[in-house]
Amino acid sequence: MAYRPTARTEATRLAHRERLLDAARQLLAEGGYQAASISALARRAGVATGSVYNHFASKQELLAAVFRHVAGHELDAVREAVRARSSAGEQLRALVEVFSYRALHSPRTAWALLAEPVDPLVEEERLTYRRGYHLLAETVIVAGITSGELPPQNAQLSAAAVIGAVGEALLGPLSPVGARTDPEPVVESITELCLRAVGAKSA
Amino acid sequence: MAYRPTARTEATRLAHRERLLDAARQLLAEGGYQAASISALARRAGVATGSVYNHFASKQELLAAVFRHVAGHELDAVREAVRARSSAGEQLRALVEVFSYRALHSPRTAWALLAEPVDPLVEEERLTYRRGYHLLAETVIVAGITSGELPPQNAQLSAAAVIGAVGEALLGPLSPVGARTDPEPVVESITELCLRAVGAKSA
DNA sequence: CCATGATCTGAACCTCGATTCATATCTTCT
DNA sequence: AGAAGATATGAATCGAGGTTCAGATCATGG
Repeated sequence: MAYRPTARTEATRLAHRERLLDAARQLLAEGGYQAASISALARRAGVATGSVYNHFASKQELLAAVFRHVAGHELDAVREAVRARSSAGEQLRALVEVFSYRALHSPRTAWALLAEPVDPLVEEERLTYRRGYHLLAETVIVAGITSGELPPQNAQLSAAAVIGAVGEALLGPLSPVGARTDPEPVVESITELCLRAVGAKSA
Repeated sequence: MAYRPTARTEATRLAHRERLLDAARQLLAEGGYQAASISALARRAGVATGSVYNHFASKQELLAAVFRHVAGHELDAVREAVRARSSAGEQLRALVEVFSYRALHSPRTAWALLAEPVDPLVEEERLTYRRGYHLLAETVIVAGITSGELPPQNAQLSAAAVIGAVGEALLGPLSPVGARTDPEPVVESITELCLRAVGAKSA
């Protein structure tokens, strides 16, 4: 015998995989899922179409990986912002604001993550991350109820509703045909509404 | 010359079209868009696959027509319920309740209308109907603000948020894997939350 | 009952992009 | 250097399902 993969080749492999993911991220940010065909992807990453399959079993898996990567990044950012606050009101405000500002900053990507039609396997990732946001919001709300800062309520439902409210309110400004508007008043209005919804005093 | 379509043939034609739409409605309610292939559709309607194209220019158009039909029916029901009330609070309550109860009553169809991935042409219908709900809610909210029943707010945004909140809160119970739960407390919670969100006193 | 035109039929066709695979290139170890 | 395993290449293949179309069937008016 005479060849076993080593750290160096492993690194190259990783780098190639990363370049593919990066190319997919770019294409997604530019033209959504439709733009992320295998051939375009390979061209962008500077590899042959067949090479894609050395790293991912199928297109769906690749897209799912990209989704996981990007969505995970977003969720982490929101989580971090929430963690940095203490009162339920401030935490919810941070959640809504960070989510909204980031989405409005990368509208095409946000649209792809939030609403654009996708293959079932990717849709599953979407649901997973949506659940992640639900859970985050739920945790905040439960803590708020416990501390007496928020009135008693079905925290799970309220959490889903808050996430839904933010998502839908953003969809207008986000949608591919949406007009560019000043984010600040939009985000401020959404935030206030969400705080009212869960019974937090906004001011 | 010797043949011109007449009332009778026109009726047959209409009936066939209706049967196709009905078959599509059934398939949609059973297995979503995936189940609504042309061949399955034709089989269900008792016609040949080619005949479908005597009534619809393409599959997308057929699906769009079905969507329009079903979604229009839903929107009408909600509109009617809203029209039957006078105060903004009662109207909003009716909107949320009727929307929710109907959705929970036909979960698979509601899922198809609300969230299931679709072709762009149908997606457009979805946006149209979503806008219809937004508009309905916005009208109610504006009236409420004018009459002083609701505090000043960005009515358009609030409307979108309310619709989003209801949709997302329902998605859990609706989703194909969602567990069957008693609708009443769910709907009641969503309603209260929405009323709080727009600043209506709930009790 | 025939001519005419509309509608129906369903197997064949087509399209488009994901996937494959024979071949070439590259990496490591002796 | 040479063997052997791993990875890259990209043109060829394949499949699924929407769409077409030549012929069959049917309704109408003369």
